[in-house]
Amino acid sequence: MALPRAARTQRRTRIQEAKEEQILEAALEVFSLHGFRGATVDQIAEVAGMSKPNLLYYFRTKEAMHRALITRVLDTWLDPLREFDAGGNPVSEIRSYIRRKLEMARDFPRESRLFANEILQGAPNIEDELKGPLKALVDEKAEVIRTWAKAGKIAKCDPYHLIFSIWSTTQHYADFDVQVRAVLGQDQSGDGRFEDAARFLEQLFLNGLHINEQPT
Amino acid sequence: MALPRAARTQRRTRIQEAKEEQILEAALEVFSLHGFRGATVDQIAEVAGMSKPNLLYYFRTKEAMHRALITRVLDTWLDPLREFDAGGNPVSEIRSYIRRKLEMARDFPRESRLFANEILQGAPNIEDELKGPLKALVDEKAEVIRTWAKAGKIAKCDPYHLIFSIWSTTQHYADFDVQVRAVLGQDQSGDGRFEDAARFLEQLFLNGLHINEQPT
DNA sequence: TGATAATTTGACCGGTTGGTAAACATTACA
DNA sequence: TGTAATGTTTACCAACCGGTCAAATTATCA
Repeated sequence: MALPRAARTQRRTRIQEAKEEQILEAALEVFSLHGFRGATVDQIAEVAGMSKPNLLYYFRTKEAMHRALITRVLDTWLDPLREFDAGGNPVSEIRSYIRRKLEMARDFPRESRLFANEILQGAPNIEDELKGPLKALVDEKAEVIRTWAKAGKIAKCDPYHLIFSIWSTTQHYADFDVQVRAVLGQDQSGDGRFEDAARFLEQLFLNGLHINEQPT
Repeated sequence: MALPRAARTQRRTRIQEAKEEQILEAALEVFSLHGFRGATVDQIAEVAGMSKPNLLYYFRTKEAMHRALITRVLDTWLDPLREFDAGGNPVSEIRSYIRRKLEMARDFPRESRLFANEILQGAPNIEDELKGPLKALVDEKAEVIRTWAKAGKIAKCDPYHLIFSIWSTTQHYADFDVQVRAVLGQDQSGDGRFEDAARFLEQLFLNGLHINEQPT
């Protein structure tokens, strides 16, 4: 008798691992473009290059697929913030945080859009994740920023809104890519816009926080 | 014989005007939450308080409804940027642009999400609008900003990325509202976060552009 | 090899989808 | 008022949806 993914207790075979990867890759493609309700299992199966029943052999429901995907993406998505170091100096920490987020927008736009779609549609499936782990992490880093401000290393500001503004400005280049390209024109169809964006955002945030590049 | 909306040449009756308004209001609610493919005509009809065939009497297809909605929203969405005045001084112009965008995020979050959904899903229906009228308007305002920079009124910066960053930071409070609330906690469930955001963003952009509040 | 488990497929199911046809009800107006 | 245009509803359709099933195929390994 066939044992679908969820019922297994033993370790996964090579085929299982490969196929699940293949499916999640296709699911990322489709979910990130159409959202959960707008995506169809048939479409995901087609992109994954397999039949629908075959796909459903590995993930028993559309929702299970989406859940697996969201969990994985949310986790890696927070990595740049986790690296944010309390011991470092504000200039390099904020600068490299912006750079990392911008690199993710450039290299993993589908992951960003998947996440954006989920939030945009009310985050029905990850509200707990947001109020739990995400909030905890942001609270921790906000405290670091507040400490810097109190020590006079950066201008006094609301650390939460600072984080929001870094998120939004960087993710904009993934989520609103179509608009960005339309406005910039086709000359900028390469990756030049990411370098321009990095330059601008560094200027904006470092000056905006009165950081003068002086070694601390 | 009944003449649905698209075939009419005479002026609209009071009933038509009222019903179409009622439908677009419901469509805004549903499309902004689920995107085009995720929304269903039945659902829109239910929110609008009428039967599905009745709704389809005014808008013959789901797509026609969506098109009408997008066109209207896109137009009003650009109003704040249109008000951006070349003759004004940088401080008040940039500050009030941020304020207007933030007010729209607070007062018309559904419109913002509708637009975000559309862009996120590749803007299949409004690419021309983006490359045409939108680009033209942004080009014009970018030139204003560039003039200010050359006159030494603000720091030298890429005007396009400046506009992008104002868009993204302000719209973030509409599009990612669920996340913002989750991170800030329930204490901030009122409108306080918009005032905090306004204060932070003004600080960020005015300092970021080296604008020192001096009257020009 | 052969037998057993894992994988893949085509046919199919009940429910939902966007949209239609035509009968019925209401309004506008001569 | 009458009547023609406008507006609304019930019943319905074919296509598509997520998901199931049993049969067929392939991999595993004693």
